[in-house]
Amino acid sequence: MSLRHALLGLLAVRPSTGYELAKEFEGDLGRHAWQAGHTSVYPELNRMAEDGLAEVTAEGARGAKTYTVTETGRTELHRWLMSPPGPTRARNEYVLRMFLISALPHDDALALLEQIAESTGDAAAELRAVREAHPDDGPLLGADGFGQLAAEYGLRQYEAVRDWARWAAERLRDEKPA
Amino acid sequence: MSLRHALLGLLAVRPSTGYELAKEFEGDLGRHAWQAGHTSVYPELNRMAEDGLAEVTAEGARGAKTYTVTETGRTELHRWLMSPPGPTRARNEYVLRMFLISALPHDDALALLEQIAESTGDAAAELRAVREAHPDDGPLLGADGFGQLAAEYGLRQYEAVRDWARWAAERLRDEKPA
DNA sequence: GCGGGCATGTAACTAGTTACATGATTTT
DNA sequence: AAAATCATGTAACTAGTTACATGCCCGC
Repeated sequence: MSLRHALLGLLAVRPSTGYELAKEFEGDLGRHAWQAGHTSVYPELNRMAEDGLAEVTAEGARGAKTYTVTETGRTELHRWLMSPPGPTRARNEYVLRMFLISALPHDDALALLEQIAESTGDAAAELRAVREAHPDDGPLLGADGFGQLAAEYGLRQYEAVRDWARWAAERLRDEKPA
Repeated sequence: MSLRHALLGLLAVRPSTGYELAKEFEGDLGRHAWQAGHTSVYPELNRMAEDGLAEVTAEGARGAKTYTVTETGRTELHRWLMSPPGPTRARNEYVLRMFLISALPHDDALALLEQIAESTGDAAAELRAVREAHPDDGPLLGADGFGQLAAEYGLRQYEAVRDWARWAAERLRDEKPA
């Protein structure tokens, strides 16, 4: 039930409507950490309100409901974050693809690794360029921090995958030299 | 429906029983890429056999059924791996925790980041030691390759997270110097 | 002969996705 | 006035988990 904690965390950073929360999952959050559509978000917010973790603190235009985390919710988020995670489960189709490369014949595997190195390298370069353009030293905590933490994580992630793919491609090239 | 492709990939590397396949998900595969219990694996294998992607090629002791990928299955795996992935979805509770750190108060966030840097650093050091001990230059493709690819990915992953946590901790220390 | 690991499965449940549905505001 | 975007929701379905259930084989 991590969706609940994801929403709790987002609300702890800043009160939001379900619509805004759902959009967060389209960025780095959804790409690297947790992903959910608005059809999961709205019912979960209702349940969280029932359970006293969040409450509706404003109603705006178009029936928009702004949720705010309650003290109970904040306590629960703190407890969850500070308690050691059990064996942690992951689902990442992209990583799965990388692992399965060893099931391919040599030439296909090599081509795929080179393609992975290139696309992750491009993604990393792009993110690095964006970061150089805004050397904003805003606070790492709160609303801005969330974005910075996530962006930096994404950048380092792409670089790690790029380097891994380069390593694997090089080993593969040595293995069967034409 | 990535479980199907995960199983297809594992079977393409080496014919296995459902039991063996289920165990694979307890290692690096389940930790970083895809995770499933035996109760998902057995029904899916049956469905894959029905769909002609795999077949039972041996029956051993204790009712063990060894599945082998068919030519159709191998073609499908190849098609899937070589076709560009759409926007890829990820679910990783550990990463989610990292992103939500910005919802914590300064001191808790710093303590947690330091703890993450330490535990991922330890994990990386351990994996690196194991690798130094076995500098096996076995082939990167096929059964061994799968393990090597996954192990190397895991190692680089832990190092990337360790470095990210160190970066974040350092920024946080500067932000509010006691 | 007994305990642990091998080996398979079903049933009930939970979480999340896709498709459908509606309507209000803002921008062009 | 139309299009885009904001904003919320329900229903049917799919995927995966937890709990339950069974039994065989091997080492001690």
